[in-house]
Amino acid sequence: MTTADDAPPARLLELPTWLISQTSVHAHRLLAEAFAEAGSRGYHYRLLAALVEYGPASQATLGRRTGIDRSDVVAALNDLADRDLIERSPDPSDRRRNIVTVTSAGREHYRRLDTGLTGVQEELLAPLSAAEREQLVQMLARVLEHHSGRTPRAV
Amino acid sequence: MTTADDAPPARLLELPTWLISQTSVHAHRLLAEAFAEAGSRGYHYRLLAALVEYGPASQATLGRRTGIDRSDVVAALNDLADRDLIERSPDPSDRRRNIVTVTSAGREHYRRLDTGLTGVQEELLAPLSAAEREQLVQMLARVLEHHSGRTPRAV
DNA sequence: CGGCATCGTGGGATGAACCAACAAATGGAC
DNA sequence: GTCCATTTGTTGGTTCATCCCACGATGCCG
Repeated sequence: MTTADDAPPARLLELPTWLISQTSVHAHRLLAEAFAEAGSRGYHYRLLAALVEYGPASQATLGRRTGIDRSDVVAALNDLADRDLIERSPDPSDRRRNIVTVTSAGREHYRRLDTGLTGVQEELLAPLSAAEREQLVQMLARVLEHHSGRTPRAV
Repeated sequence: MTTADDAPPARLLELPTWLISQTSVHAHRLLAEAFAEAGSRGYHYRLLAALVEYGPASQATLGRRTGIDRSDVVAALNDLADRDLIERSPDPSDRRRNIVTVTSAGREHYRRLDTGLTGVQEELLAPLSAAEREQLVQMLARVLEHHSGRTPRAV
């Protein structure tokens, strides 16, 4: 036993990837709490956001927009439909498709989730000034833009 | 179909938590690739790093230092022991404990993983200047410090 | 001595992401 | 117009990281 017995390897603390992962873990925890409070999960929020922003769409399109696998979209939409937050109706012009629509309750629910989300941003970035947050967002966006070749994912 | 058919909800792109999660996903992918190339995973690197930095330790201590659950430490150490990268020996002064030691092959392996890791940082933050990287690290460290109440995790 | 905490270990449980396969339906190429 | 490749919704199953619980063995404190 050389030192404190907890205290992570110092090497990790200088690795951006580690810092980002750790921050992401905290973010996940906060988000999960916020969503759970409203009885939802990240998938639900993302789907609702896509529907609210772009309007009705087929499930496959929703999957593409949100970066969620087709099969997972099915499950999440089932949840949302059970709570009458969305509706599925067959597409008359293409009988393979379901047209998914947000209900007004769905919009309401989305609004609730979204304000919770805004609170989480505040909580996560508490120690940063507004200018710093702005800069952080800008840098991360640049990084993501640069890697936009592959893979979307988790809220 | 209102728009591009892929294209994520714009709301997400302004949420720091989302940007961080996404960046973390990319980091994970790059790290997994780098580690896989050397036939290892994040747990292995973290454990080796703790051993190299702090010297021999019990499994429980390793768990605390790396933030890995005791039971998962067992599995990861089994892997490392199978490849003769670490050794377990009973602690004479406390027969509950195993003293875990890196072998020289282990140190070598750690060095290899670590240079791979350094490359990944470069790759991930490619679009940022040195000054920006420095600032990013500084901001993230500050955020983590602020939330140091609970939960460490994943490389 | 006796109760309580700690250690290594095994056996799950969970949640997010991913992949394979299928039947029904569509859309082109010829 | 008829075939073939593709798309869609859906089921079912896999992987990976994390976390929790229980157990027997051991150590420590009063």
